Amino acid sequence: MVLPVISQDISQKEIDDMMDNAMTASRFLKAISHEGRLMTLCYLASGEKSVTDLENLLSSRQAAVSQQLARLRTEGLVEARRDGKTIYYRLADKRATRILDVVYDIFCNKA
Amino acid sequence: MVLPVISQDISQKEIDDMMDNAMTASRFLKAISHEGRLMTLCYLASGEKSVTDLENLLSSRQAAVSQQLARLRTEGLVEARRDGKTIYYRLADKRATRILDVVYDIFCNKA
DNA sequence: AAGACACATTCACATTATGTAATATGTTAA
DNA sequence: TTAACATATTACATAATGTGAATGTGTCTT
Repeated sequence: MVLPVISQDISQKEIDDMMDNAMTASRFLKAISHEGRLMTLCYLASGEKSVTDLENLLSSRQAAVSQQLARLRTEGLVEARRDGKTIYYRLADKRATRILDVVYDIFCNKA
Repeated sequence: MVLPVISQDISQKEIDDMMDNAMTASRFLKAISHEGRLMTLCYLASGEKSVTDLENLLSSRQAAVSQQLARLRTEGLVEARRDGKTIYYRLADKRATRILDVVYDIFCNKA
């Protein structure tokens, strides 16, 4: 068990720090808590993909995919690279990869 | 790297399975992607706590805390036990603990 | 039984997230 | 330069989520 034991007499400062961390983590988790974005991140774990690739994978419209990618970009989870008309996305956050590993193990390996 | 490589010629059935898993994972992640609920889960990792304990920790109103607890209950992440007037909550999902371990390590240990 | 306490639920409202359609931007090829 | 292509952005409608206030339920104490 990595999680710490929080005693009843935890100080307000400790609580505040905890809350700060929770807000950061919350923001991060919300960014990946979307089927499409989750699929996207999972797919990108195999290597960079174009927006069109993602459109096909997600069976969703170009605008929707672009918007989700914009969100992921804003959060720093992915980065883009242009090659001619095509834009390739790749993972850009090790934290995302770490969480994805566990999420994949739990929900896909079901091991 | 645990995550699998997804080839370009992934079949539609594989994509559908992936989407199913993504929906389940997404639902789960959304449940924990809320500062208050995240704090709650983290706190409960130390052992069961009453609603009043959580009110103090979160500095939020009773109704709000109860609502978030209801959400966690619905998702099966926590379970409740009554002892007199007090209701104690505890973690009830090993998946939550696994994810929390990683989230804690990333955002609190910052290691 | 009555009041107090701990908690849950409901309702109304504000906020946020998401998708669609339309349009804009950047790039290549003719 | 014009057309076509790949992607981004904007505006709008809708759905989901969160919050506060009020009220309801179960339990204890007297």
